[in-house]
Amino acid sequence: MNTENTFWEGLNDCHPGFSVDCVVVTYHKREIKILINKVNRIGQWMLPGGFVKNNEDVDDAVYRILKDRTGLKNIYLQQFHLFGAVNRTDLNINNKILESFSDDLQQMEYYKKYFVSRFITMGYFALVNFEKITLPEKYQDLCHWFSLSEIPHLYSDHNLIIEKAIQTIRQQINYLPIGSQMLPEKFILPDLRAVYEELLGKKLDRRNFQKKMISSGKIQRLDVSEDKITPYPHYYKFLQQNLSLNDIGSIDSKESSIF
Amino acid sequence: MNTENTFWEGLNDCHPGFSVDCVVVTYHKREIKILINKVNRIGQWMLPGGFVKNNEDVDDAVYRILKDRTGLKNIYLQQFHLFGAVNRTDLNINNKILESFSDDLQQMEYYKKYFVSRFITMGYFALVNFEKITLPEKYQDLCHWFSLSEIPHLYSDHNLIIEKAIQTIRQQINYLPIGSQMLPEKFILPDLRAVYEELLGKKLDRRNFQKKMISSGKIQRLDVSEDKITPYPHYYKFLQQNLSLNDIGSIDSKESSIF
DNA sequence: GCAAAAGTGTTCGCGTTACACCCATGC
DNA sequence: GCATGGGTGTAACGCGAACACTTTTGC
Repeated sequence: MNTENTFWEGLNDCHPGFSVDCVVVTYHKREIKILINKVNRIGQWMLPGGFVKNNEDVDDAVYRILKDRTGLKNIYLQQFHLFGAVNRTDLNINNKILESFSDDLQQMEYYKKYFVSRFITMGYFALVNFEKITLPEKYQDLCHWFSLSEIPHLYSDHNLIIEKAIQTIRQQINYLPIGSQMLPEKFILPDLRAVYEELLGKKLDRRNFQKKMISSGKIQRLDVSEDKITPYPHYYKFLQQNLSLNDIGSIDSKESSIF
Repeated sequence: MNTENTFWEGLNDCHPGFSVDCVVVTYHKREIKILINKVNRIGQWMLPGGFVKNNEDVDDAVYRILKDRTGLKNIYLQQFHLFGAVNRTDLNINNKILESFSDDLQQMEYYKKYFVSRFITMGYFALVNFEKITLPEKYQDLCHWFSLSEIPHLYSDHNLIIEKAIQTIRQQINYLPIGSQMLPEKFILPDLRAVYEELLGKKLDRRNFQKKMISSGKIQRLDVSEDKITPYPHYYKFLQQNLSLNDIGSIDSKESSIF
């Protein structure tokens, strides 16, 4: 085992046959980016994910894993789908991955029973602020941000997981804290709009968008004076970034109403 | 082991530490009802649920279990939340349940390692038609329909699971096939409205409701002549009951749109 | 100076809401 | 016959969609 072995840390002390995978979504340079990890020795790309410790809540496991990979705490995290098909993973790949992490045959045999078997995985997505991320040293060469259109072929059904995550985000977009999570504290409306446009995959009317956002009462225009010379474009900030963890409450911020 | 042991059927051949629980929702006599099972010998109420076989997709396990308990195939089924807290279940109860199913101490010890341990469970809800249900003989005395306001204290966090299911249904109510799944083929609009009212927990305007439903194009008025004497109330049927399994497509039938 | 992009205001149409009246049913 | 409940129509309102014009920025 080497320094990359955080993937395996205490695997024998983890809940069997179950994993979590996370689609970490961020916005940088007018593009939506997804965090992908690489298993270096066999060149396999996969979503950041891992196992749940025996004495750990499933949600907490995801927070732990993401803290480890991105340095972020207090992120917006949400379950979106359970992937439980029997044949979702080619177990030969698991075998290869296992082999890539250890030359100790006996140890490998030991881990096989934990890892080379059917896994059920819970899919989460996270909305994060690109600027606040600091990839830990040990992962520098293992992490990569892919824009949605450039995602390579991934391990197992991880391409499907991303697809479903984006699908879910699109469905719930009106109830997600897109801007407050993914943009810097100070931002301009064209950037806010770009996030939505990239996520939805379509252009939005600039004028209607700004009207809606401003009238929502969720953002506030910042004073021009601060250190700026040019008045345009205007800068805004979000009011009340009240994110309680494990809160899917923002989904029903809008009354469910048949009428 | 006795005839009640379907709960345990092949437990050692099931995916470890993982279960599925289903909130089966139906409509009968102007009330929303939830199906609850009873573990007779210790008088413990619980949601219908079970384990996933090693060679079985998770979704399929739920279909199998519900077919077993309600006789229904082709029902509308949807994942809604994973319950993964460490302490969600008091394992003493699992022990008691196990004991209630077997007097064979050795067998009990054998099953303990599978059952008296931490479980992660996936919550599903199902929307079913009360009239099509035939509770199998062996479950007759173990199944009960509770109206939402009368649900007793349940096993583990099952009360929470129901709460979250209803919450989810309310959020997604506009995208769920409520009527076509929960009502008989021939139905009257007051019943359709009652289903929505019961689920949402609030009254809806009768006139606006009917206008919306009729103009939706999803229902069709039936001819009066058939065998009826009285023209009022009118009977309707749903057009195209096109339910593909594993389809959460109906959620995004409405375009996700920021505008 | 001119193209590209940011800011703002107005109109239109449709869907939701609110509300009144008529008819059928069944004690 | 009267209360209950079901069926239908109309007017007001509000929000989203469509759209035009001005100002600022930066090469």
